[in-house]
Amino acid sequence: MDEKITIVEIAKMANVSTATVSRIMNNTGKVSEAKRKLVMDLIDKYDYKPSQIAKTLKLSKSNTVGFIVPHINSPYYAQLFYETEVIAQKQGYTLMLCNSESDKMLESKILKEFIAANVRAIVFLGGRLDDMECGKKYISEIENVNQKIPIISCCEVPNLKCVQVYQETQKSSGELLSYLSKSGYRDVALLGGYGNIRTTQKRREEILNNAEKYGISIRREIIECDYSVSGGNHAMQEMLKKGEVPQAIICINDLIATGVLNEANKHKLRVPIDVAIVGYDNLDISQYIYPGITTIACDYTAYANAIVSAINNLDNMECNSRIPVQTEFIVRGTT
Amino acid sequence: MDEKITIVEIAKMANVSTATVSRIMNNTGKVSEAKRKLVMDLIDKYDYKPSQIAKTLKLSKSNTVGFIVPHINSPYYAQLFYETEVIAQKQGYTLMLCNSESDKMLESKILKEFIAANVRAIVFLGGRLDDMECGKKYISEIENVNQKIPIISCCEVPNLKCVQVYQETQKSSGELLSYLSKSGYRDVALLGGYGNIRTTQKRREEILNNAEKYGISIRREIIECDYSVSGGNHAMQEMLKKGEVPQAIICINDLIATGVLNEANKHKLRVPIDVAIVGYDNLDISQYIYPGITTIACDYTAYANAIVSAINNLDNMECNSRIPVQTEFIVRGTT
DNA sequence: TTGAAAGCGCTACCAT
DNA sequence: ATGGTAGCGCTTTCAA
Repeated sequence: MDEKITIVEIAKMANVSTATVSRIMNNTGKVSEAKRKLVMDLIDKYDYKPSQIAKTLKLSKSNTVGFIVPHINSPYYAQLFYETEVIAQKQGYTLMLCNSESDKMLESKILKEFIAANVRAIVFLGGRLDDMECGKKYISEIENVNQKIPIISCCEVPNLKCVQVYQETQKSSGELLSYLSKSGYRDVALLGGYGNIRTTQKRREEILNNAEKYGISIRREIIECDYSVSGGNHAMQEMLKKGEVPQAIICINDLIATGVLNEANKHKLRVPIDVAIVGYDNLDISQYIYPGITTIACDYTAYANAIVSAINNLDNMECNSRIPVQTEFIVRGTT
Repeated sequence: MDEKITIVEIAKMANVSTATVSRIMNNTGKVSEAKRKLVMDLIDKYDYKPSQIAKTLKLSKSNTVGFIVPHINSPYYAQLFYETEVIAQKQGYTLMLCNSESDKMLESKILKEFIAANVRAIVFLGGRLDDMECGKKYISEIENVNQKIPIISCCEVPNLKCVQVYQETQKSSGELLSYLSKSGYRDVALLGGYGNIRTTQKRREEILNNAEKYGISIRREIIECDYSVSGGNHAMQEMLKKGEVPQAIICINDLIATGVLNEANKHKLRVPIDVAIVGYDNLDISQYIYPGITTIACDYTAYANAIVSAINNLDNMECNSRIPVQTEFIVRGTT
C-alpha cells in the first residue's frame, strides 16, 4: 500500500503552513500568487485530495447522503436512485445506499449507521413511512432522527414533521379516467398492491372517488398482490379464475401491469381489445414491452431534482415542507 | 437540531475516562463489571453510537465500501448490488454507490472521491475495465489506486494486477450448445453487445469456438446493439429487415433477449417455433416474461458472497487473485 | 483495572 | 499575507 499523502506533506514541500494550503484548496482568505502556484503544482503532482473524513470530523458536515430503499433491485427505486445520484454527484455529494427490505428493525439499524456516518441528509423510501399500520414508536423514531439529521420522506405522511417529496397523481388520474371513458371502457377493475400502503391507497381513492363522474364503474373487489411482475401474474390468474375479465384493469404499478400483460398473452387474450391494461410509474421497460404500457408516469428527473434541491436548502426549509412532483398520463398500446 | 452525544459525555456521566468507555464498546481490555454495566446503561439510555468518522480518522480504516457501476437502473447491476449490500450490511459494511456511465473521466473522479472517503475497498463494474480499447493510462490508474485502496474488478482483465471476481460461463455455454443441438437448432445467430467489450467478446468466443463440435452453425454476421431492451428491439428489427430469421438467436444478455422477444411477438413470430431465443444473466423478469427466457444464469448470491469474502480477506490475498463464479444454464419457454 | 494524553487530517481562529 | 495551534471524536500506548 502506498503512503497516503496529507496536507502536512504538501505544506512541508511547499515550505508553507497547512493553513495556507487549506486556504488555497478552499479559496478562503488571501494567498500570494506565487505560493498558490507552488502549492497547486504540488497538489497536481501528487494527485492530492484532502481527506473527507478529517474534513467531516472537523466541520461536522459531510457531503455524504444516506439513501434507504426497500430493495434496489426493483426498477422504480433503481431509476429514482439513479437519477438522484447523477444529479447529486455533479454537486459534490456521494450517496450511501442501503436496502431495508421494508423491515422496521433493519430500517432502525440503517438510520443509526447513517447518523454515525454523519450524513448530510437521509432520503427515505418505502417501509414504515408508506405503511399506515406502522406503530407510533417507529414514526417518532423518524422524528427523533430528524432532529439530528434531516430526513427526506419520499412518501406523503400526514402529521409527520419532516421534509416530504412525493408524486402527485391527482391530475393524471383524472386524465386517465377521462381517457378510459372516451375510449368506451366502462367496466374497470383496480388490481394489485396492498390497502395499508399509503401510496397504493391514495391511488385507489383517486380512482374510486372520481370514476362515477366519468361514467365508469369500478369493481368492488380489488385483487391484491405484491409489487412485482410475478405479483401481477398471480393476481391476473386469480382474476381469470374468478370469472369475467373487466374491460380495463388499472394496475397499481407497471411491474404488476407487466405481469398482467404476460398472463393475458399466455391466455390468448388480445390486449387492448379483450382487456386493456394501465399501470403507474413509467418504468423503462414499459415503453419497450410490446405493445407498450399505458401508464401514469413518474417524472424521475423532476423527482430527483426536487430531492437534491431539498438537500441543498435544508437549512432554510420548513420542517414541514411538502413538495409534490407532478406525474404525466401516457397512452400506449395496452389501452 | 439535537446535540450529538459523544464518548466524552458518556464518560463524564459515568465518571470514568473515555478510554474505559472505548474499551467497553470495543471489548478491548479489562473493565470491572460495575463500570461496564454503568456505561452500557448510559449508552442504551442515550442511544449512543460512536462516530464512524472519528473512528475512521483514528484507525485509518473504515467500514465503508465503494461501488462503481455504469448505471444502477440496469437490472443486472441492481441485482448484483442488491445481493452484495444485503450480505455486506450484515457484516457491518455500508456501501457507497456511484454511477459512472462508463465514462472514464467520471470513473476517475469517483475513484478519487472513494480514496478521499477512505473506503475499505472499491468494487468496480463495467466501464474501462470491460473495454478492450481502453487506453493504457486508464488501466494504470486502476493499478495506482489499487496501491492505496484494494480494487475488486468484476471483469476478468488479463495482466491487471488486482483482485478479480467474475462470471465463468464456459461450462454453461457448452450446455447451451448441447441443448440447442439436441433440440434440433442448427442455424443459430449471435446478437447484441459490442465486440470491444470483454465480457461480450468472451461469450461470443465460447459459442463460436465450440458450435461446430455440436453440429451447429453460427452465422457470420453479428448484429450489434446496446445492452438494453430497446437495443434488442432495434437489433431484431434489423435482423428481420435483412432477411431470413435463424432458428435460434443467442442474445448477449436477457435485456436484449426481452427486446428480441417483444419484436418477435409484434411480428407474429411464434417463439420458440419460428424462432428460439436465449439470453444471459437470468434477470428477475426473465422467468416472469411469458414464455420465460432460456438463459445462462448468473448466480447473484454466490457472486455477492465472493465479493464480500474478498473484501474480508483483502489483507491475506494475492494481489492477483482470480475468483470465477460459476453460471448455470436454465431452460425456459423461449427455446 | 483505570486514566491521561497523543494524534489521526483537517479548518478556522487568533496573532503577527 | 501567513503561520501557529486548538480541537472535531475516537483509540491506544504508557503509567500508575
